[in-house]
Amino acid sequence: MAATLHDVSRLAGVSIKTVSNVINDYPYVRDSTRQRVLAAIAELDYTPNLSARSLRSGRTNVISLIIPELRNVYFAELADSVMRAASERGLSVLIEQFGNDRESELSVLRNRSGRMVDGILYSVLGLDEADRQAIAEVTTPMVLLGERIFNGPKDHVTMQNVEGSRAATELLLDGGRRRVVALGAHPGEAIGSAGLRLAGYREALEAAGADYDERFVIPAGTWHRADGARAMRAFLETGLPFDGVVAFNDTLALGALRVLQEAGHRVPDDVALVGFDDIDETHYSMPTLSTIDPGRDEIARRAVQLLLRRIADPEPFEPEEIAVPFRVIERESTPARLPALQPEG
Amino acid sequence: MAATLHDVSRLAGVSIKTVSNVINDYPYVRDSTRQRVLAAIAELDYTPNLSARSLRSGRTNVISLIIPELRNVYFAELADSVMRAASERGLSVLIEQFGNDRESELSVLRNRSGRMVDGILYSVLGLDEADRQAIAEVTTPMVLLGERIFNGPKDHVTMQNVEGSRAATELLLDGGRRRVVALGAHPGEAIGSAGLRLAGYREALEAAGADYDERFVIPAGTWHRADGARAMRAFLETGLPFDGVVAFNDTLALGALRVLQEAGHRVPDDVALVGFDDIDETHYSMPTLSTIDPGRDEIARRAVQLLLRRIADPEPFEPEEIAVPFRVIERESTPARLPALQPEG
DNA sequence: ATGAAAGCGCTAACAT
DNA sequence: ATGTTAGCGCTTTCAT
Repeated sequence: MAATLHDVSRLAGVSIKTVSNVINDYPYVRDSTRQRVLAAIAELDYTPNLSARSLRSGRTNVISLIIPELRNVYFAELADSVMRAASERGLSVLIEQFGNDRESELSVLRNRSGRMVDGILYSVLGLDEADRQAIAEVTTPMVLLGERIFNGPKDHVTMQNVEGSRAATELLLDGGRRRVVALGAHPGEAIGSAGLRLAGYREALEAAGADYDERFVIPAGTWHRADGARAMRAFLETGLPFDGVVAFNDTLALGALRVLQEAGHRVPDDVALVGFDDIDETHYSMPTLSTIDPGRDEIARRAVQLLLRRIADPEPFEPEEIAVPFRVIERESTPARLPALQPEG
Repeated sequence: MAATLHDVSRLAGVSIKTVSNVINDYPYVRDSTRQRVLAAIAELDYTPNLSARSLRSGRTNVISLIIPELRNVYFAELADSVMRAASERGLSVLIEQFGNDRESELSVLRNRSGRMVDGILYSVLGLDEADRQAIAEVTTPMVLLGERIFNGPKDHVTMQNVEGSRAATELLLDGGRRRVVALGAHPGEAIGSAGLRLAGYREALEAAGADYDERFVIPAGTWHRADGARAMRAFLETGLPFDGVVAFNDTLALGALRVLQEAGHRVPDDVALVGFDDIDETHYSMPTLSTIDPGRDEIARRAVQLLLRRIADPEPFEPEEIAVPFRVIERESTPARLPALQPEG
C-alpha cells in the first residue's frame, strides 16, 4: 500500500497540513521541520496521490491531444511538438486518435470532453460547418489546430494553408512551369486543408495568368504515401502533358515521386515537385523535396499557451484566431529560381 | 459548474446509489427508474468526475507509454499500435518522451511511477544491467518493450532482435554478398537493440563462413535518417570494397540509401541493402526496402494484455518473457534469392 | 509556523 | 430494487 500524507505526518511528528506545505513549497515552514518532513517522505517513498489532488483542486495537469492518427508522420511530428510545449508548462498529454472517418471523430469529441483532462487540443480533420454545433458544445477548454473554421466558436491556431499552398505553386510557376498538377484534392470541400490548399493553388495560377484546368486536380481521400502514388498514377494515365506537381502534403509528394521516377520522368528536370509540411524525410528523399514549413513548433507553443489561458481565465473572452508564419523551403525537387523572374516581368 | 451524482439524484427523485447503479450498468434497476435517471443525466449533461472515481476505486484506466521520441517513426508506429490495443481494452494512453539521453530516461522512469496511471509500458532505450535496480524499484505495474534484459526483473515483450538481424544478414549472404557493412552499432553495448542486432549479424557471418571485420561495423549513436547518411559516408571514405549493407533500422537504411545513390552505387546491383522495422515508408522508397517486420501489433497486444493481468492480479507471479515472431520482407533493395542457394551448397 | 476539520464526487458495504 | 453512509487522499479555510 502506498504511503499517504497521514503516514508521513505521523512519522515526522507533524500535522498533514505541514507536510502539504512542504510538498507545495509553502515558504513559511521552519527549516528543521522541513528537513524532518523530507526525511519522512524519503523513508516512506511517498508520492502524492494525483487523483486525490485532482479531485480536490479541480486540476489534473493533463491535456488531451486529439488527432487522426499517429501513423501519419505529420501528426507524429505535431504530437512531438505539442508534448514538448506541454512539458515546458508542466502538463502531460493524453493522445486520442480517431482514424479517418467523421463518425469516430465526432464520437471522440463528444466522449472525451469529460475525460479527466483540463483542456483539449483538437486537430480537426473531417468536420465542417455542419458540425460547428458539436464543437461549440464542448465545455472543456479547447483550442483547435491546423484548419481554418471561419468565425469558429473556439480558439484556433492555424497554419497558413492558402498562403502556403499559393507560395508552393508560385515556386513552380516562377520557375517557368505552366502545366502544374495538384495532388490530394477533396472535391467539394471548402474549409479543410484540402480545400484551402486548392484555393491557394488557384490563386497562384490566376495571379500568373495560367489557366485552371480541372483535369489537373487529382483527388486523394487520405494523404498517405500510397494515396500519392495512386493519384499520380491516375493522372499519368490521362496522358496529359505536365511539368510540375504541387502535392498537398509531403507524404503525397513522396508517393508521387516514386511513381514519377518509375515512369521515367526526371525530377526536377522534366517535372518539378513541391510538397507541404516539411517532415523530416524531405531532407533525405532522392531528390530532396521542396516544401512548405508550416511552423509546427510555433503552432504547438501558441496553442498550449492559449489553452492554459483559457483554463485559468474564469472570464470568457472572445475566441482568438492565430495564424503562424510559414516558410518556403527550396530543395532539389524544384530547380533554382532566377531571383527576378516574375511571370509578368 | 458541472453536475454531480447528487444533482442527478435530486432531479430524478432517487438516491445517488441508484444513479450510480444506472451508470455502472447494475442490472437490478427497475426500467422506469432507469429511464427517469437517464433523462435526468441527459438534462443536466452529467458526466462522471473521473478523478473522484479514480480516487475511490484506485483505478484510472490510463496507462503510460514511455518512449524515446515520437519524431522517430518507429516509435510513432509503436505508439499507434499500443493505443489501438489499449483502446480495445478500454484504456487511454499517456505518452512520455524522454529523448535520447540516459539521464532523462532514468528521471522519467522515477518520476512517472506515481503519475496517476494504472500501469506503464516502457520502451527501454539506453539503460543496461547497471540500471536494473532502478527498473526493479518501480512499484507501478510495468511491462518492458522492445529490448532484451536477461533475467529481467519485470515482464518483457520483445521482438527477436538477434534472430531478426541474423535473418536480415543472411538475406544478403544467401544472395552471394560477402563484404557486408553493419550500420548503427553501439560499441561496447551488449543488451540493447544495437548490441543484439550486431550479435545477429556476427552469427550470420560465422554460419556462412564469412570473416568478421571490425572495419565493416559502423557506429551510429542515434538511429535517425541523418545518422544513417553520416555513417554510410564515413564508411565510403575508408574506400573499402563492399557489396551489402545491413542497417540496424529502416531510417538508418534510408539515410544510407540516399548516400549510396549519390555516390553512384546502384542498389541492389552493386550494393544490396536491408533494414529493420518495416516502417510504412519502406514500401515507397526508391528502390523499396527489404526489411524485418518485428511484429509491432503483436508486441503491443501482448504487452497490454500482460500489463492488465499484472494490474489485476494481486498475487505476484514470475516475470514473463515473450518474444513475438518476426518476418523477413524481401523487396527491391535486395536481389531475389535463388531458392536453394546456400553458402555451403 | 503549525494544527483541526471540512469536503471535493464517487464507489461499495451494508441496510431494508 | 433502492437508500444510507463511510471513506479514498488531498487542499484549504480558519484557528491558534
